[in-house]
Amino acid sequence: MAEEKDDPESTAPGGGDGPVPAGAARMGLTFGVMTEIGIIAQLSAAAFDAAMPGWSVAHFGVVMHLIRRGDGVTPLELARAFQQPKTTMTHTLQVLEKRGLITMTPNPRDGRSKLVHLTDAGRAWQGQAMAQVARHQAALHQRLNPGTLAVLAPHLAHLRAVMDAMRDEN
Amino acid sequence: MAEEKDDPESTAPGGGDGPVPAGAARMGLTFGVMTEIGIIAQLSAAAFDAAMPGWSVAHFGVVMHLIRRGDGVTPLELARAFQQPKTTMTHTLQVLEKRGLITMTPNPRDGRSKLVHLTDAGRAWQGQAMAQVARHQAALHQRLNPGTLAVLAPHLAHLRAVMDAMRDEN
DNA sequence: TGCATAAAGTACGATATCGTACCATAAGGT
DNA sequence: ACCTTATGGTACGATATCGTACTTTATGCA
Repeated sequence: MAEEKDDPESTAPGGGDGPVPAGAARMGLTFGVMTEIGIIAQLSAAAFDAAMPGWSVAHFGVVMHLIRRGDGVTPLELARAFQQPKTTMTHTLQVLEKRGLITMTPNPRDGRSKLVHLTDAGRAWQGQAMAQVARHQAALHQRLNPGTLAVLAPHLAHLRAVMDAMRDEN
Repeated sequence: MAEEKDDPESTAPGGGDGPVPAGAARMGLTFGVMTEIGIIAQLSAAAFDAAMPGWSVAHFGVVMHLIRRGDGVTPLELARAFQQPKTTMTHTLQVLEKRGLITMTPNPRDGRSKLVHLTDAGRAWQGQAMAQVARHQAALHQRLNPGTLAVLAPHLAHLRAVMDAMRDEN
């Protein structure tokens, strides 16, 4: 998916828009936010692909998760962490296993399940990918107005949490 | 792509994080923001698919763009508006044309090019899709802390503009 | 005018995403 | 123990994404 781009209107966030918007204005606001989020996700994926050709943010996300949260999780846990269908995670893990970054072993606690572990090659790859991403992020941070990310982080977390909850409710 | 989910830590944005972060902290912040953005894009696409089965946000985005910015644009302009490769846009437009929402006619100003126009069916479809999306967005808005979207919008636009610029620089 | 180069669009192939159907195993009730 | 139902994972097929290569037409320059 991807989204559109409004008139170039500078690169600095303006002040507030006044009181709480309603009706069509609220609609446009929500649509605009989703629009920006879609394109930023697209740009982010493209940037990662440029920095690590042949690998995608899906690979990076899984490996990062294993590093940060620890090894030995099930494919389903990973799928849930990423809000992805389990079939998508199956495919991603098959690629990572084929390329030697992870191993999939039977889960001793559940005969239907498996456990995902990082290999040494996986940890090495994570180090390289991390370095590339950090380099890119430093350049990004340098160009952003200070505080942009600090402001975005909590509000995005909130938005994500609410959307998660709505999805669970069907 | 998709990303991970931190501990449920409530759904309300906390206060500021103090002064400007540096080094590893800044890295984690950037990664976290991209992480949230990835998953929100995913949730958004899934929600649209649930509301309009058989259609994707890519279709919706193009049709919305034609409604809001006007007809008679070229495929390349659309691709650029969405930051997508032109081959992806070609495919999306072929689907929309096959399903009767748009027409592609030769561009009288440029023999290599085409012009994309909405059909009546396209406008009708947009109305229905818009209604579904508005319904969903109203529910979302109701659950969000007031002001969340108003705060996010300008900062996301800024982030997107900076990333756009970095991409153009290669 | 003629020719080199650039640009718009598409065909094609590789890979990613994800829904449906399926198999294997668990879990819960009798 | 048996049987129903639920769950973890995968195979498969349909579609989406997007890079490479190509065709057609513009554009710039000699």
